[in-house]
Amino acid sequence: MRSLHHRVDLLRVCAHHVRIHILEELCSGVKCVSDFEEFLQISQPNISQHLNLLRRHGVIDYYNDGRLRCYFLKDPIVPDLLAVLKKDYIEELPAPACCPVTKKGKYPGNRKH
Amino acid sequence: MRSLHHRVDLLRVCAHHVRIHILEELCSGVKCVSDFEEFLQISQPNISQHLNLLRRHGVIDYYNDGRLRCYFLKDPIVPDLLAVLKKDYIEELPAPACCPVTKKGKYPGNRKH
DNA sequence: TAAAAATATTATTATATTTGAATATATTTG
DNA sequence: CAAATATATTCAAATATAATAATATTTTTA
Repeated sequence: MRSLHHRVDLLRVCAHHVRIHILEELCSGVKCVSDFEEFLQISQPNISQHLNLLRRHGVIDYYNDGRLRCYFLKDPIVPDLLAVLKKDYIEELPAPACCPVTKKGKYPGNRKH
Repeated sequence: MRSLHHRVDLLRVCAHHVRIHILEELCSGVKCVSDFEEFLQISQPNISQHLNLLRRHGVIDYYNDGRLRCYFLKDPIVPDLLAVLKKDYIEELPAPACCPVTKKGKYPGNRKH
């Protein structure tokens, strides 16, 4: 299992709208930097910075093809992570049954109060 | 489905070692602030700040029980998200077959170069 | 080989996040 | 009701992250 540090690190790296967008596009295959320019409304250097960050953290990798740099997903968690984020949930988790949110309840632990 | 904004927001809120730890503990049930003090090596005000952040973003909620404040999970995505993060993967995703990482390959899109 | 194309790097500035310290509030108990 | 307990709030300082602007590097092509 990933260490806590590694798990947090992965979340931090993914927690940005540009990088999530990049990862979602990469789920459908290899893309080069200028492909990203087509749908990200940010500067090319900024795209490079985000790609570099993702790569440094082991989330993506690339190969060079002439003057194109082609990026692809490397960490297999990415599709699963994105799938969870897109999953629909009907309801909130129920408040603990013994102690409804609206009234005072008894704390379920072993303290006196 | 959650909006991109909402998905990023959730990741940002979870992407901190203290908050991940809090959420993992909450997966096993209700906890009050002083319970968190037992395993988080940070000050009580700092714990409150993290709890407040999680609550403001709809991830957790609480009920009061006397002078105890009992927190619980609210957003049903949390257990699924944490489960994915803990999942073990044997291998990295393969580099695109047509263009191995170590040699130059052909870009699979429809550009000239 | 010079120009064009694709991408990266660096430094700077702007902004957001995190922590720490001090203090405040609410509830219970003696 | 005063003290103790449990927790929250606020503000400031420290730190991290992000965007911008300017420029550099690499590869291809004319």
